[in-house]
Amino acid sequence: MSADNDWNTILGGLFKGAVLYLVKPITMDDLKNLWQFAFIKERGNMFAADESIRTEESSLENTSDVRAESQPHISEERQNHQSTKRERSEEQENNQDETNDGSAALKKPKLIWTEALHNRFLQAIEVLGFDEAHPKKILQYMNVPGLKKENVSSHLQKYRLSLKREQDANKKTMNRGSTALHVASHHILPPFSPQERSLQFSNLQFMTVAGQPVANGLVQENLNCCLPMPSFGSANLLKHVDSSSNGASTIKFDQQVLHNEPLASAYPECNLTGGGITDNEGLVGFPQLGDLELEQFLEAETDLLNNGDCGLESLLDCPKVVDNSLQEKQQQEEQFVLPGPLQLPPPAKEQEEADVFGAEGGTEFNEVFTMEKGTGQLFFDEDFDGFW
DNA sequence: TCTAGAATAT
DNA sequence: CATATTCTAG
Repeated sequence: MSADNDWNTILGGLFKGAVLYLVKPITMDDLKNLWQFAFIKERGNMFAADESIRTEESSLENTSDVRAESQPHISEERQNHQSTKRERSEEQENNQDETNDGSAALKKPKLIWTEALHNRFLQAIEVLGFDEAHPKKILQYMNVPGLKKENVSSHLQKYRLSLKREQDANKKTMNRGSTALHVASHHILPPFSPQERSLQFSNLQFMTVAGQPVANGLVQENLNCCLPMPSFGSANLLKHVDSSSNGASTIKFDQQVLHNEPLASAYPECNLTGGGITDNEGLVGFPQLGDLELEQFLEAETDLLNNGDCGLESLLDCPKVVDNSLQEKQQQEEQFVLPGPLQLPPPAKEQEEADVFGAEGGTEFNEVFTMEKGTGQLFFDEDFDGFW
């Protein structure tokens, strides 16, 4: 069981030998279907190894015990008002998100603030001025596809905290002499530090999301709402164990590491577009992927592709690390550069709503886009030589 | 097990 | 928006 519903992680786990991958939170439906394992084992259809069977056996027993015991307990808790608020909201979300049966809650992929991303964040603060640097404006300035206001808020909070911590630390060490003064925190630099400028846009790294580069995160979102989680059918058919592939799904493009690369190339049919996975033959006890959902999925994907104009094309190509050769991928990594920040801080109100992906305000969106296009989409170090 | 860093709730 | 709380990867 894992809360990680990243497709590569799931497949990685299954290929590594997991018989079943349940995405948390599991539902009663999930439990109801566990009997199939006992059944299959009975028929001797499982891959042998006494060891693994025994493990399975016990884990199955455990599961049913848990069900028997904890079910009343859980409902008790809920009556006592105690299920956490997060659980509640997830439940509510599930109602909206179609089938709501055995599939997992769609959790946002975790954003990792790479140095480049953080630098752009710092630049935003610098340009906007510390007092004007609120999440919305920062987000606007940073102009990073897929980045959400919540991400910025959270980061801003942490950033301010670290500043405060640093200040306090400085105050305390003031008396003792200068030795301790230059002990700055690792990646949080003082907002207006002069050295910062030279660091900006050097060593450009890419924003990554746990499991996916950000653009892929976008694709992933669309996948998540339409593809069923792996179920018994697909799970217990996957008997192949590939020890060279691992379940690690963190992609850090800035380090030229593609953990799931071997997996992707070894099993091209299991690519992110879900081709070959939408074939539900053999699924038992889990809903089939309806035509409607498939349609939605295709639409979603097409939409994304058609969106290439907004500067996403380079991003979109990148995550589709499926049929390309490694070399090509590395090339793509190198070309994978964030769109530049908005050149000038938006004049207060004009573009207030100009969210990169804003559903509303299409005109404003286009303005932003046009402006950026006009100034060239990609920025390199040289572009900023004379910038300051 | 603990915590930094991120998401989510208030 | 700021701040508090919770979650979770490492």
